[in-house]
Amino acid sequence: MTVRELPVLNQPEVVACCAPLAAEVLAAPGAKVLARQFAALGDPVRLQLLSLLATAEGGAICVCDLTEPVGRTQGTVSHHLRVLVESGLATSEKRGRNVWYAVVPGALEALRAALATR
Amino acid sequence: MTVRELPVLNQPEVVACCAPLAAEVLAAPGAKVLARQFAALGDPVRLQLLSLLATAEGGAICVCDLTEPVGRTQGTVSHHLRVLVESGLATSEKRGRNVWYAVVPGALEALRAALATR
DNA sequence: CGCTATCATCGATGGCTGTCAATGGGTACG
DNA sequence: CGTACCCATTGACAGCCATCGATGATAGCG
Repeated sequence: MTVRELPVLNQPEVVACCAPLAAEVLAAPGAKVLARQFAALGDPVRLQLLSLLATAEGGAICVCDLTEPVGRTQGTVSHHLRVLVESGLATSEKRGRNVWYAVVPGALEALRAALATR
Repeated sequence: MTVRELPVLNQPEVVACCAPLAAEVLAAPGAKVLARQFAALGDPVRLQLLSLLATAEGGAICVCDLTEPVGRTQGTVSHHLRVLVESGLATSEKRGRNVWYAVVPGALEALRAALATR
């Protein structure tokens, strides 16, 4: 496996939902959006997946190369990847018989901004 | 309520558990530690609480002033605060009849570092 | 010494979540 | 055209979690 092809290069919109936590008191709607993204990071397997995506050469990697490093079933990996996509942290792109996943550019930076102090 | 007293100023240790996600592939042990912290941020109420702590003058605030802004029962707020403390993001300090909570200095910055890209 | 205020804890409950095995739908390949 | 591969989806199940009401523990106050 692992036949490198073209990197994924679609680009979804990155939303900066809220001001930094320490800047002003977070309101309920913003809290809900932010919490959804942080909750996506709140699982060891998803963090590993995200790290694999981020460090993949070309910025993308197919599911077939993800299932073994995290030691989970293909179905479970697929489930976690969907969570990452639905929270806006990753994208998927079908290419031939494979599906390539990549980190949404800027998404992690947006989360970093929310954690900025002072 | 809201009788301002001395700010909280104890300082627990801030641990930088792992390299940035995008720097190298995250190993399982580090993933577990990181996930625990992000999971603590993965709830709207806890994010609001953290924001209230971070923006409080003096850097600390007592439970009595937290329960109303988030619209939850005192027991529920206490539960969430405990999660924040146990994940290493907040500290509690009993002072007289009140308990003051504060954000662990540097904790949010440590999480930001994990999200750093490139 | 009672009374009250503040906070933690407990028990119960409904809902969500991580995991797997199994199935199904495409897509390439010979 | 059949077969093998890749991936999503489904169903089932166990465990965790957010929430509330109620109770308990401790500290200040009169």
